[in-house]
Amino acid sequence: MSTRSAEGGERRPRADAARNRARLLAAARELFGERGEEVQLPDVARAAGVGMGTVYRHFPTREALVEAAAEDRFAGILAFARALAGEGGDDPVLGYLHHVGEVLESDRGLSAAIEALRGTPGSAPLGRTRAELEEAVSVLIEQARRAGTVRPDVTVGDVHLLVGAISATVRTGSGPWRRLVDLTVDGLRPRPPAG
Amino acid sequence: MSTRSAEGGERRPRADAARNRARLLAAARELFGERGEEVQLPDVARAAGVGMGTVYRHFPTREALVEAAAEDRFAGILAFARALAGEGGDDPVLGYLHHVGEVLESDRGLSAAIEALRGTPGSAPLGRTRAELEEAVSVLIEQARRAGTVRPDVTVGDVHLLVGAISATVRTGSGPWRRLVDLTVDGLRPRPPAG
DNA sequence: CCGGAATCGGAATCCTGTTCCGTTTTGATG
DNA sequence: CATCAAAACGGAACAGGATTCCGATTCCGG
Repeated sequence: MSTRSAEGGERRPRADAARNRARLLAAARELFGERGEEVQLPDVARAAGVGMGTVYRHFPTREALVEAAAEDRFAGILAFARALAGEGGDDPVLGYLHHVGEVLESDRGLSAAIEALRGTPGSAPLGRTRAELEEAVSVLIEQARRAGTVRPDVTVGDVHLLVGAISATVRTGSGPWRRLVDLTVDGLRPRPPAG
Repeated sequence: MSTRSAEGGERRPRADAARNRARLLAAARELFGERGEEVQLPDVARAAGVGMGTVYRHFPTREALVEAAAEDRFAGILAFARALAGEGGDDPVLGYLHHVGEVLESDRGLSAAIEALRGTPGSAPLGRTRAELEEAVSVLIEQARRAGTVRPDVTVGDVHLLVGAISATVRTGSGPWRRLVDLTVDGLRPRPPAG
C-alpha cells in the first residue's frame, strides 16, 4: 500500500510491457488484416520482435489477440454509425451495411473477430463497444423507420443477423457481398416507393 | 488386360475395401451430422471399427470425408428441388430456402461441407450433383418469376449466395435463420402485390 | 492352394496453439 | 548510485489432431 491507493487500482504497466503490447497489437493488426486467420502466432511474435511467452503474457489466447487487434475497427464502425445518425439521411441502414461490408473487405481479420465474439459472453473491452454499437444502430433504425426506408418490425437483432451473413460471405469469398446487401435491403423496405 | 476391358476401366474394389468404405461413410454421416466439425478423425475411425490408415486410403483428406458424408444430403436437396418444380407452386424459391435451412439444421456436418466446397473447383462426386442442382434451382427461379414471386433479375448465383448465408448462420448459431430467410425473401419479391 | 497385389492398422511425424520455467529487465527503495 | 524483489521475457517443451509410413494381413485370379 505504498504508491497506489486502495484495492481496485490497476497498476501502471512496466515500460517494456507497454512497449511490447503495442508492438504486438501493431503486428497483429497488420498481419491479421492482410491474411486473416491463416496467420500463425509465431509469425505475429516474430513480426513484433517478441517471444511466444510475451504473446501469451499479454493475450490469454489467440482469439483474444484477434479480438484486440480488431478493436479499433469496431470503434471505427461505431463512429461511422454515429456520424451517419448525425447526417440524418434517408437510408442510414443501407449506409451502415455498406460501410460494414467495406471494412470487412479491407480487413480480413475482422470477420474472424466477429465470429469469435459469438462464443464470448462479454469480453471486457469489446463488450462496451458492442453495447454502444447496439445503441447507435437502433438510432439508425429508428431514423430509417421514420423515413420509411425500413419495415417497422426491423430490429437491431435483424441488422446483426445481416452483418453476420455479410461477414461470412466476405470471409469465405463465396460471392459478391454487395449483391447480398442489395437483395436483403430491398427486403427491409416496407414498400417500393412506387417509382 | 484380362478381366477388365481397356484403360479407363475402374476395377471392382476388393470386398473388404468396399465394406470398410461403407462403414466409414456410415460412421461419418452419423458423427458429423450430430456434432459437426468438432468430430475428430480418430473418432470416426473407431466408430467404423477401422484404423487411421484405412480412413486415408479411402479419403485423401478430412475434408473429402466430410464432403462424401454430406453427399446424399445434397442428393436429397436436389430431389426436393425437382419435386418442388413438379408441384408447380407459386413460391418455390421460398420453399427451397426453407428446406435447405431445415436440412442444415438437422445435419451439422452439411454446412462444413458447403464451406469446404468453396475451395474445391470440381470434386468428382459432388461436381455432378452441383451442376444438376444448379439446373433444378434455375427451373424453380423461372417458375417463381412467372408467378411473380421473385424479381426478374434474380439468378441462381443469388440463391447460392443466400444458401451460403443461411449455412453460415446455422453453423455459427448466430441467429434465427428463418428470420434471415424472411428478410431476404421479401427482398426477392418484385413488388408487394398491392394487397 | 499360391503368390503377389491391394488393404489394413496403428505407430511415427508434422504442424500449431499453449504452457513452463530459468533468465533478464524494471523501477521502488535506501 | 547500488540493491533486490517483482514483473516480464524468450524460447524450448508439451499437447492435440491431421496426415504419412510401412510391416503385417487379407483377398482373389490362376
